[in-house]
Amino acid sequence: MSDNSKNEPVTPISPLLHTLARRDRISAKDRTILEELPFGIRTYRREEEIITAGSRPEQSCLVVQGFTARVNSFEDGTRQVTGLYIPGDFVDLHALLLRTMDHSVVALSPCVAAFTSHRDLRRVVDQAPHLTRLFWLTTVIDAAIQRTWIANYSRRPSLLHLAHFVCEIYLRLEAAGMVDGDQFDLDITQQQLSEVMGLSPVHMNRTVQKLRQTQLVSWTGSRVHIADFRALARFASFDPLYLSLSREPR
Amino acid sequence: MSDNSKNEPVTPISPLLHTLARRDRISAKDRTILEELPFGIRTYRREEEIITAGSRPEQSCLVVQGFTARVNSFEDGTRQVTGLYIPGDFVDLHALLLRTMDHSVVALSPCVAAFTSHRDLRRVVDQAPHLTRLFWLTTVIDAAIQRTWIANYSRRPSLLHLAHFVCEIYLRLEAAGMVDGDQFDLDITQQQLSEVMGLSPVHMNRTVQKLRQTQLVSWTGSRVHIADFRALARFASFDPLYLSLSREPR
DNA sequence: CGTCAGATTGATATTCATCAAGATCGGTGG
DNA sequence: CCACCGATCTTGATGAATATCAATCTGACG
Repeated sequence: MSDNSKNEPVTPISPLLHTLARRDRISAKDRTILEELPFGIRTYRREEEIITAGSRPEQSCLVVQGFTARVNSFEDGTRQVTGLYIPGDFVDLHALLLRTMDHSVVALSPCVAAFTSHRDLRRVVDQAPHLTRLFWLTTVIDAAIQRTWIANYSRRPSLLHLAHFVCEIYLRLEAAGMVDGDQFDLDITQQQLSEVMGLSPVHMNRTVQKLRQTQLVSWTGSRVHIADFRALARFASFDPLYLSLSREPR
Repeated sequence: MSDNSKNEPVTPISPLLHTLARRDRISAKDRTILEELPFGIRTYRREEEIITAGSRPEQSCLVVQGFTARVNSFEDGTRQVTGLYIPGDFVDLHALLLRTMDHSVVALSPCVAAFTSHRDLRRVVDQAPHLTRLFWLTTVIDAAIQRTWIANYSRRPSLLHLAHFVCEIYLRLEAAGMVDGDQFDLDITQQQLSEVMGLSPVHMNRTVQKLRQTQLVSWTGSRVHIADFRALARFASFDPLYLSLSREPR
């Protein structure tokens, strides 16, 4: 699925490099620093917890394969997904600064994650200012996405919210080199999707059906086919600015 | 209102130092770097725009006085507040990395803001790694707050949402040295508050009345008095962890 | 005293949650 | 090959939360 067109060696940081390179030029030196970061690899089953709320991680986590989610849990056992992450997303840079996790990170599909120690990351931060800004940038883009989610949660009816979400995830997957033309795999259940969008599973299902009826996307199983991105974006009032997908000096 | 108990000279960065010092030790050197940052000061009327969506700022903005908000606007003219900022908040570090603003910053009450150029900030980032991490930290805490907002928007009925918000704003004002015992001024209209919480103005009003009825807070005009913070926090299931209010090495 | 913004109230419509029950589908053991 | 099973998706019926519309009330202030 990944359009590894340049035949680069696939390492844990390949998708990260792909994503960063969409936002700024990466110098050879910075690239080397990244490539030499020691990473540990782990795989996770669907719904397995990757990082636990309340823990104090000594490592940061990078998604290499699959969908992961940031999850804020409530006392009553319900939970809300507050972020969805795809390969190339450095999900857990936060802990480097926050120290104690205020939320969990969970695998929504079967996943592969790479870990690198805070000690090594801190060395990078102290020695490579530009790379630091790029790491910082990823967390700031993450925050921009969250803002857009807030706006969608409160102001948009579920159908437009879903359409907006589909636009976002399509462009993000595209930036990570993970789309197949105008199609992609959204390998998560409607139940999980309902947790992403803050709807009941029943209403989520009805909303997906309504979106299918618009003919703007065809969506069978986990396969999503964007029939007409322009039209979908117009329908959802989607403006990609918040994803910062332009390559410029940061 | 500010408990300037140590009799430090009041400069634009006083509230910022106050807020940072709650999260980590600030070295004398870093403190000096901050104090020597050249700042320009501007005042704003209620509802005046401080930074415009779509612009490419050359400066970053720090709140010195009053309430400001991050605002995501829709085509239909409605808007959603995606963040509320108080004195000491470095509202607009984002633009340093995002370059183009995907949202606006607006004064919710009469405000004073301080501006410093990206050129100077970039110099700090390149030369003071620890200060950089602290700046980064403020944006990450901001993101943690946004996550909590997402969770509250989707899962909580309006009364609990409001109670949670009051807890948050109380602790944040307290961390900035802006509370007066168990009271504070929330100098924004219910209309504005409804934009913060994503409710209609009418429902916002009814929710405020319901909160008053709980006797957990008394709230007359802009004056909010927390009768029993413990009880209010329990009522709202409020856990302050996400505000990262512990002083530790970051 | 008149005006105006903000706060409040009442009545009604819409969206969404909840509960309960089928339908579908891939896999699995006999 | 078939019967069964669990997970997921789907449907229908009902109620609660919230939006919307339209007034009215209140207090500050010229």
